[in-house]
Amino acid sequence: MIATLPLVRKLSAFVALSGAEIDVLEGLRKRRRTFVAGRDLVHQGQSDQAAYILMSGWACSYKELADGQRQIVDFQVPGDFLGLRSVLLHISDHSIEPVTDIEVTEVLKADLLEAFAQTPRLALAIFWAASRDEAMVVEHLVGVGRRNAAERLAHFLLELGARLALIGQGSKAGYDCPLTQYLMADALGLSAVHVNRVLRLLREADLLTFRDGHVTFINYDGLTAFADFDPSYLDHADPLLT
Amino acid sequence: MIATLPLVRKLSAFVALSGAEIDVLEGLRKRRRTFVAGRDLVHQGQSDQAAYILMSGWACSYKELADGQRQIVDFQVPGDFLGLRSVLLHISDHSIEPVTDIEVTEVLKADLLEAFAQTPRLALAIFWAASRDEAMVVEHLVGVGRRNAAERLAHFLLELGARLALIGQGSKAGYDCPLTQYLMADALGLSAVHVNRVLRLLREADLLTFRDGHVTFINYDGLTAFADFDPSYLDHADPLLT
DNA sequence: CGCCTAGTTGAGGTAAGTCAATTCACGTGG
DNA sequence: CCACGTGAATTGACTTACCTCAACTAGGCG
Repeated sequence: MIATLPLVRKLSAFVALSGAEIDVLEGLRKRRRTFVAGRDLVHQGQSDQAAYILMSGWACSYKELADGQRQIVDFQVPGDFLGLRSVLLHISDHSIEPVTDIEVTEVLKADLLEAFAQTPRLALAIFWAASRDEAMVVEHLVGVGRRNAAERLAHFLLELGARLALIGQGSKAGYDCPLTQYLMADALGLSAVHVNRVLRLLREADLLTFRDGHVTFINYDGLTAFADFDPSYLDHADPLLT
Repeated sequence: MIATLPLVRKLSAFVALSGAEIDVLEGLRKRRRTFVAGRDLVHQGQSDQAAYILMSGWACSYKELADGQRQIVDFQVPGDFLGLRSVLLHISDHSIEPVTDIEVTEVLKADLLEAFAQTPRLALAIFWAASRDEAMVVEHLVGVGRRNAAERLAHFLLELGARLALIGQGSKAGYDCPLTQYLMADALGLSAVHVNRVLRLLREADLLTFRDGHVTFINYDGLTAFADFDPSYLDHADPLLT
């Protein structure tokens, strides 16, 4: 029970799930698997019949270009799905790599579709989660397209904080963050060197620190204003179902 | 019948729709409406009960930043949905603006959900279309994050061409394109001035021309190689249903 | 002990931005 | 019919945000 908490907590922000619905969610948990950091879980172009629910650890989804560069599309934290879209589409257009060692539970396509038929509210909750993921990608695009490096990084770290707060692993004070500057650079469309400089800048402006795997917000409101961070695309504060 | 062709044509690339299913699709066409270029259809933060199917003309979805800049997330061409996500989410996180005068048919949320229950294959086809939209946003993010201006613009024009070809309005020779350099700049995260320079560059490299509202591919294969354009994220060549 | 990865900082280069001027097509009203 | 205004495209001159290359430090681990 404890183990599924992140996902249930997250979905509960959208829909008030009944005990029966939570049971169906529990029933999905087929096979527990672990993967080590750095070795791809899913590779671009691969077709797959399963998705995963991330139980612990962090992962990232990314696309590689022909010249070897890569763009990280999103990071996944506990409670997030991995490869949900590939189940619907039967083919994956991106790769997924564990950032840390991770634990996942495998969800078979057939079980997922059956659960949808069985409990429509659960299906709706999961489509909501998928839509929220898409909204995050859109916001990510806005940042990379139109924000400068400092605003972009600040916005990114604020979004992560808000997501982690939703599953009880972060607050306005800060959170533990296993990302390296290289990973953030690949996500933000910057060089690792520049990420480093910008972190210094944010530190010297007394907005936040990021040291030893921990993000500390020194001036949360100031940071929010600086990054023009409006979390409404994450909250879905007024869900259809209550 | 003729009028819905773009959408039916597009969905047929994913699922072979039966006559009955096409009829349901036809039944969705409630109210025909027109909007003039430049006046927002949906505004950021608005909540809405309807989505639209674009019948003719072009539109774009975008987000605005506090400082007045904007990032265009995607353009919509005939056969595309407008605001599909907002129906599921009950609130829109972005704005939609007609690029040209457009004709749409309004689809009410209730009708859409009923059609889904009635014909699951149609629902699947529409979820596919939504997933394809998401895959396009992801590819867009990759371009803005990691491609230089010339590759980005070339990739963008190739993608548009492939999308238009799917609805019979484009080919490897070229297509009519009502976009201004300002619109493309807002989509690609560039300045309009630089878009202009890069268009010249592509013209001087004998790859394409864009003049008087028409894109002409001079060297399609060369352009594809130059932009590292792999359309697999659009095609879904191997759909689940046949 | 030495290698490897992550982080840090400096120097110099470049892709793309900003500002500005010009042209052209167009519509509109006197 | 012409004067005028407006929006789009084009080009030049100059600026800048971020990149690349390179050197150095510090921690972790075989």
